[in-house]
Amino acid sequence: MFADVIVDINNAEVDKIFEYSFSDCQISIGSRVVVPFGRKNIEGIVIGVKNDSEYPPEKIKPILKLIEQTPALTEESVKLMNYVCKTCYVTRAAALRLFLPSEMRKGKVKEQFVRYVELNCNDIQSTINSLRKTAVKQKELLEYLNEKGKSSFTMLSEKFGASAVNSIVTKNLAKISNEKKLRSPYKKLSDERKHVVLTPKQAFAVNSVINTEKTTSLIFGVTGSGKTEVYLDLIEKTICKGKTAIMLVPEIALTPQMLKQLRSRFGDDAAILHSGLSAGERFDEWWRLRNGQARIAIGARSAIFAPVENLGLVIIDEEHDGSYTSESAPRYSTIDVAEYRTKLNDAKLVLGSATPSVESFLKAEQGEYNFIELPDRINKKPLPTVEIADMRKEIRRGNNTPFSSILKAELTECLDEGNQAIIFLNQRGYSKTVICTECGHVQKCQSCDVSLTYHKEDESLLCHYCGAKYKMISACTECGSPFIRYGGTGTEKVVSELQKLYPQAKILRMDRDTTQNKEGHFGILDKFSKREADILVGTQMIAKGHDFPHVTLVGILDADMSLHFSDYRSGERTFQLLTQVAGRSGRAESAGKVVLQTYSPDNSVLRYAINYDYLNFFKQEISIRKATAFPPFTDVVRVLISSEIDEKALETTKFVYDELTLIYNLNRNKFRFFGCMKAPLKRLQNKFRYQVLMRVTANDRKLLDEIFAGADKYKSRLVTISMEVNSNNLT
DNA sequence: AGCACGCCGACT
DNA sequence: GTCGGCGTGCTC
Repeated sequence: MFADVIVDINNAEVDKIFEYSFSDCQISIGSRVVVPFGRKNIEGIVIGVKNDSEYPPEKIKPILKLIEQTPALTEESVKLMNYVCKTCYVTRAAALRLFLPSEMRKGKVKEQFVRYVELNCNDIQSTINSLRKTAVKQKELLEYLNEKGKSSFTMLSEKFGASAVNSIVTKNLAKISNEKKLRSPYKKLSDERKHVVLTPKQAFAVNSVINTEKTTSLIFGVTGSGKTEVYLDLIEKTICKGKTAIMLVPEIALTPQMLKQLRSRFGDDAAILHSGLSAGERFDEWWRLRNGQARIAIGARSAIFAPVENLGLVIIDEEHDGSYTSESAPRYSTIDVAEYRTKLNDAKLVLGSATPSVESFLKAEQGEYNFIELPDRINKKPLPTVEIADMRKEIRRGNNTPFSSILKAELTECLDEGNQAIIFLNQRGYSKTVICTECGHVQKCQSCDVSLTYHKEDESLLCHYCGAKYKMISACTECGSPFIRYGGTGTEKVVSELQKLYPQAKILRMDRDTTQNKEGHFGILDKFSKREADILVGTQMIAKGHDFPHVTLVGILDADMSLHFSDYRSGERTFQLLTQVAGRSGRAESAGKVVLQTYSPDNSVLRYAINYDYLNFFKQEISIRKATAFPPFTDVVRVLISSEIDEKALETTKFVYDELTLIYNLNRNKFRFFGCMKAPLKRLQNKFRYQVLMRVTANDRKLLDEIFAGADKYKSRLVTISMEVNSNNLT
């Protein structure tokens, strides 16, 4: 027999099917195997088996080893892999890696087995009598086993001594069995199942999802409208039918409270896949899904590839969230993969959001999605009121602090009343740039074209793009002047300024720097919700899904920051972010307030956001997209050419550009834009970067493939070429 | 990705 | 004369 194997090497040069021979009948599609490749042995995945091969027989080598008995991948995964390869223009190996927990590759974590000891004789009393009088321990051990039954080897050895255990085993009085041990996380969480009665609107939503003939439903519901109950009810109905379900949430929303809610509803039927678990736990949760012991997969983006069979339902909560598109290749669109996968299985896809992405809302409006609205907040609480602070006026008045006078007044009042406040600023570190006042030199990263951010905490300069860390300077590296100015405010600086204003207040900071340790954001959120602090300062990670009943004030320091990004999505991002941040205020009995600081108080996106007017925001945004020919009316295609050698990159870019110009000239009617330029970050992680940017008719797969093929043939050892469609950050 | 093969510059 | 640079080709 022969197997088609994809070797686990992420390189375009070896992105081929390699054939190996085997005789082990356990090897099948999806099996993980070890194969000889070149002069090394490498892990690979079988994606096909066949009786004969075209390849010269003398060159075919045998598969060395089957890694697990159960194929790690299902046949459906192989289809999904092909889908990801085709749509993301990545190697098969890169696509396959999405399906396996990272710790599984390279044999980092294995299944854990526990040795159990069990009696192997019928007449216990006569057996005990047959032993020598001095063998007290063995007698006790046999009696113990007789009473308690099968017990773990380790425990028995501790209790009765390893020699006693071993000797009864060698005498064949007891036998040893190996059983798979599961490292179950969240064991402590309660397992009792709760039953919840849905409101009529929620029940209507559930029925609508089930009864529509459309695959995808979009639930448009404001924060607190009870979407979660709808999700849980749908999941329950799905598993009752014997099918499986996947629920995706933004990474940050995987809080212990939320997991507890799921566990209390579904017990061991739910498996949780997320980065907060230890490698072993994640591995076991993954296998519980693969074996069918768990039928509900809950996790962030990558859980869309969960190894479940007979899929009946996929839920994507906070559908618009940026974390559903990957920062690095393969930059798959989670919603597209989910749609593909649900269609393969004749399953249902549910998207939920209070601020749906423009793409999704348009599809709902056009009837491609089943549209469901949940307009009321369950507790009937009004949304917090938003006040705009015009920062231009503040500057004119000579206020150079990061806080407007309105915000200061509100903050004082909030703290005086013993309530909590959240301050939002999407910039970590102390200050964004470090500038010499003598010569104007700005400190930059050595391997990127980016200014360094000053982090006061450890007196360092960090590159926020590649993570490089430098020591803080005491004098300008260009002219030696000791006069250095800090430009731009980050969360660290906000905390220290706040501390000056409110010396008594306890302040917590939450950003990538304070959540790096093991407990991550949970620790900080937990402290804050226990009211161990009065003010929480943070980046966008504080915006999502946390309930703090005592927060009555939210301050948004830089509402403009994301607005003036040169990205067609910046308006949408800003609207979503502001709506979410504002939603953090006043969630219990006290009325909430939001102070939004901006330099462009008349901006229409901000205006719609403060009135929570999604529908009019959408109308405006969609007409802008249409008029300017941006997604969803076109696809933005970027071909990125990068190399450590600037001239090589430039030279290749010229070739690619000429090649693509041919395609452009033959398809003028399909192009709305065609241009070649330096990438916005010309140098990143030591590579020089150029790009050909295009906007073409949406969903023209043939054209996209043609563009990719045209560009891809100029790749070489020194120059990498990649292509992205509708990527959400074109750095 | 890794590794071997193979063809041109500065050395004991 | 050789040691070693990295361009090129191959891995079932």
